Amino acid sequence: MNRLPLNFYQHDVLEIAPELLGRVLVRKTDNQLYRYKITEVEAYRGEEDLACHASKGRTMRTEIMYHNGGVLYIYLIYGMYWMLNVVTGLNNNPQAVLIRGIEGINGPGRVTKALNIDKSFYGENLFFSNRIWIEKNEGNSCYYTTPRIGINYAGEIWKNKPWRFVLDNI
DNA sequence: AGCAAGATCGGT
DNA sequence: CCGATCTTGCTG
Repeated sequence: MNRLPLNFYQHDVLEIAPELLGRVLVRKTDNQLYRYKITEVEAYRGEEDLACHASKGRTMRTEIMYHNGGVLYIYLIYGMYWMLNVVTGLNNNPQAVLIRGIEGINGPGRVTKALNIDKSFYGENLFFSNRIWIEKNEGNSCYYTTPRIGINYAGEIWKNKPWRFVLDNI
């Protein structure tokens, strides 16, 4: 078993987000096994982060972000794109990492389209699932950071946080 | 019950 | 730059 253990995810999202870069996202369907390196992520951190959905408080949608890390937070945006997020941190500490890009596929909407991920993955456990997980991978991940994409509504403080992490191919 | 907006993308 | 498309959370 080469999967990342659950306690890997149960630390602060700002620590985990860059750690996910270069790891292998595996998706298994009846007739396919997809393996992609994670190349781009964003961190969403706590109720005070106005860009994080948890800033609206604990609702049916954000419920899973309040759980222990290692499960998936999935939601639909703009009526057509599923967003794939990995919940991190501990109970009652809502945070998640948005997977924005994998090898050869850029854009969070394209990631879920390529891997056939939808609402049915909400709450999926990355250690116990038989259809999606993340594997360990040796590797120094060089990366750079930028502000997060598409969150201009979040106000000066939060929209400028350098919480987008992009793998650097040197 | 109704409405505005959104962690996007592809086509003009 | 604009339209597609629908869930969510807020307002009344």
